[in-house]
Formats: sequence, C-alpha cells, structure tokens
Amino acid sequence: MPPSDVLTIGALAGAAGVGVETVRFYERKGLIPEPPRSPSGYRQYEPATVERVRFIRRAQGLGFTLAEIAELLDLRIDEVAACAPVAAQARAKLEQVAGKIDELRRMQAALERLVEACEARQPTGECPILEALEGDDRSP
Amino acid sequence: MPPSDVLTIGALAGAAGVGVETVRFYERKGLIPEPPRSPSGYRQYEPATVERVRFIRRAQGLGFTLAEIAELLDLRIDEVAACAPVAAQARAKLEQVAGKIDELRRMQAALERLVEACEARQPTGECPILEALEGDDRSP
DNA sequence: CTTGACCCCGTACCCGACTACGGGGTTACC
DNA sequence: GGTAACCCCGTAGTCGGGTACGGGGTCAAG
Repeated sequence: MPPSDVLTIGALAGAAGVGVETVRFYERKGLIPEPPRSPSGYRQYEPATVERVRFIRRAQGLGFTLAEIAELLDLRIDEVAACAPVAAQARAKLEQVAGKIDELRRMQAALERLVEACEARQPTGECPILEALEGDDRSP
Repeated sequence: MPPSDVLTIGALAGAAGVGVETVRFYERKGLIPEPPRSPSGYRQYEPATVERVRFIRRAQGLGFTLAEIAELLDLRIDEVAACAPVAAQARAKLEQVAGKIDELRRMQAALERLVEACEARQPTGECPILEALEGDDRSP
C-alpha cells in the first residue's frame, strides 16, 4: 500500500517551517528531488520530505552552505555508487563536523567562564570571549 | 612600554587570512574598533586584532551572523556594563551553542554509521543521513 | 457556479557579506 | 628621486540565499 497521504507544496512548507518559494528554490538547486505531479500539475510530496527540508535548515544554522548540504544529502551506497568514494566523502565531512564541535566547545567554555566571573562580581577585561580563547591556537 | 609593533591594515589582513577590504568592512560594521591612525592617516592595529578577525571568521563558519558575532564580542563586564544583563546574554548564547553542538553530534553519529555500513558492504537506503537522524525530533 | 485559498511559472527584486574600482596620497627600496 | 607596493576613501558590483510579483489555472465550500 503506497502512502496516499501526499502533501501539497504549501502543506510541506508549513510543516517544515519555510515559505512555499523556498521549497521551489531548493528544488531548483537540487536539494530536494522533483516530486511527482497531480494531473493538474500540482507537486505531490511524500511526508518524509518534511524532514529533508528541516535538515537543510538545521545544517544551514551550523554553517554549512547549500552546496555542502547537497553533498551530505547525496551520501548513499547503492548499485551505482561505489563504496570507497562515499566513505571518503563521509570521513571528510566527519572531520569538518568534529572541527566545528571543537570550536563550539571552546566557545562554550569561554562563555561559562564569563558567567562565573559575573556571579563572582569580577569585572572582566576588554573582551573576555577572545581572552578565554587566546592561546587555544591549534593551527601553528 | 606600549607595544610599538603595530600592524598596517594589509599586515593585519594577511595575518588573519582575509582581504584588506574585508577588514574595512568589519570596521564599518562595528566588529572591530576603529584603530588609531598614523600622522598620514594609516590605520595602526595592535597585534591582538588578528585574533579578533580570526574569531569572526571561525564564528561565521559555525553559523553565526555578523550581528550575533558582534554581540559575542561585546560581552564584557566593566564600570558601565551591569552584570545581570551580560550574564543573561551569555546564558542565551550558551544555549544557542549547546544546541549547535547537539545537532552536530547527531550528524556525527549518522556519518559514523554510514562509514561503518560502508565497511560492512551493506548498501544503504535512499538517504542514510536523514534516516539516521529520523526520530531524533526533540522539538514536539 | 462563484468566491477565496491554493497552485503553476517566470522574472525581478532584496539582504547579508563581501569584492572590485577609480582616483589620489605615502613609504620604502634601489 | 623614481617607481612599485601600499594606504586612503567612496561608490558600485557580485554572489548566495532567498522573497515578492504578476498573470493565470485549480479545488472545495457554500
């Protein structure tokens, strides 16, 4: 039984929290596949597409470009895609992700120190965030 | 003894890995303070500014806008800034950062599973990244 | 069987974040 | 003391990522 509960573009956009124009834009950019159409030409999305659009938005908030997000969404192994290049690509993305996590953690630590200083009523210097991050330079 | 090793805009840009125009752009946007000038009008940056510019770039890569980065850089406690609002602001940023780390970790796990599947020569479905992330919905 | 909400498409416009340009002064090296 | 490399400023152009518009077809409720 194929799921008969398809979504119009408006329903998809509403469920994913974006505008209708944004969905059509993502389609043009190849971020979401062209869906089947109703006899009158309306796009018919499967519910899973909602998750895809939400993922795009979340990934953007993490500093990925639409091109990078397209690469992430294209990662799959099947008859046509050999394993090795996919794994290599995935490993490259893993590094990128790990790097971001690292930087965010250092930022987190800096902010925590700032809040603590605040509670201890210690005035901070010029720019505590930067001061806290200084010397963290792991790229000689 | 004030540090006499000041940087020209070109030296700052070079050290921070951006273009000269970008530095002037950040200055116009208030992301880096207007530096003192030489008698002939040249900007004279202190070396610490390099870190500031690098921070801006890194934060951008983490999905922060220039406006958000300006807020981060402005977090400080001193005579004029009361403690409470600064701490509140810092806590808000902490939440934002924690959320990003969370999302990145789930992406990391999904990518790791993909690499494993690859090594086990198991073909994946349509879009393993999304499949791996499904059901993770912590926002009802 | 009309009316309002929705969909189609194409094109144009907007915003954030740069990037380039053009005309002129400055510094440093040979 | 020339000349290449750098700095000044203002304005304009670019690019990624949408957003809006306009003219037209479609669908469901009344």
